[in-house]
Amino acid sequence: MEDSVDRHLARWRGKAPFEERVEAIVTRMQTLVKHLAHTKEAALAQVGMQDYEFETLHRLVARDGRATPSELAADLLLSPAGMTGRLDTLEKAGLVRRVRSVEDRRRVDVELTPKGRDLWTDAMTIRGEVEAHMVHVLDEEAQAQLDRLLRRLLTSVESGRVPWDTRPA
Amino acid sequence: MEDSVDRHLARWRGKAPFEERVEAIVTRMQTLVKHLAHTKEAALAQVGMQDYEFETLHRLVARDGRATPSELAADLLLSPAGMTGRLDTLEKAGLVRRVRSVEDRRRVDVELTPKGRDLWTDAMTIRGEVEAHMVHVLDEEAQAQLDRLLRRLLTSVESGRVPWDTRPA
DNA sequence: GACGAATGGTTCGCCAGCGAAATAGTCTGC
DNA sequence: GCAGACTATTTCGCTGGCGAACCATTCGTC
Repeated sequence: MEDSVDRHLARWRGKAPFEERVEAIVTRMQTLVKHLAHTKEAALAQVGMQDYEFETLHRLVARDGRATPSELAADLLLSPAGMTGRLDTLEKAGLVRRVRSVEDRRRVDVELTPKGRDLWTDAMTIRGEVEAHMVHVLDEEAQAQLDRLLRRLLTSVESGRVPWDTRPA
Repeated sequence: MEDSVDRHLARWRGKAPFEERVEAIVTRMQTLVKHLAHTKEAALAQVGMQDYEFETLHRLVARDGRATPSELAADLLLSPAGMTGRLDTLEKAGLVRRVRSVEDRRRVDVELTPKGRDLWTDAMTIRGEVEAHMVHVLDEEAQAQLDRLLRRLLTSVESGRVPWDTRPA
């Protein structure tokens, strides 16, 4: 069996000024993530939700249904402006509520509405199935191994300032 | 050392109707890919290119500098409309040329211009460095292992039609 | 205790990508 | 040959996300 990346790499053999293994890993991760996004998008349509809406609610629930826009933006690697946009739609849909904080009036607390929590619960099952379906191809041990490897990469990425990264921490 | 996903998962402990390992794997992959995108974007700015432009040229070079929009769209998991947009900008920048095919006049051949190839070459180095920098945290053997695992996932994703996927093949 | 720097959010203008419809061209069956 | 199904690409309108500029508020310091 071969996948699309095998074919991609085959086209490069010989004429490529890059490390094949790096290209393979990176391209496979990107492709998997993109596939996952498409599949989840289609699946979440069942409850009339979009992936980005779900992810936002999800992070919010993780923080006990209450967080500031900046916290969420950081969690989701999103720009502040993007976050405002997401919250606007979620608020309009009644899934989320914005409350101006009293002790620091610059801050805003975003809180999940009951409706938001219900919808999240529905979507949660669907999302779980989609993701599990992908990952369960690997047995327990392989999953653990994969996760360990990914974790090593992410730890390094998140700790080390990269020479090319011009953004502030 | 812990990464952001460890923290994310810690917030869930107990109250989560999902498999922790699946969540971990998926979230880590998504986060890594997003980080990579940001970093590459910043790095490629050195040659005044954007990631999506580079990826398009890259696939084009992989096909010996000549391919149809549909082929590229398929490679990049992009909608046909999206592809047209990309090609428009690349053509305007003189990195690519559109040639109406003669034997089938519905088709268009996209070909790399010399300028396009030059720019791709410059960018290639940069991109290579960024990606390698991330992956090289793992030793040879770990990289091979990671790639094998990812490959198993992708093969399965690409072969099996998934029950939720409503899109055509 | 007031002024300037810093902080949390939002607004604005822009751009890439999407889905659906339009356009143009090819193929099939009769 | 020609009507109708099919295929390749583009056009159109819309939406999510971004960076930069912009409030509003709080902090730091003299």
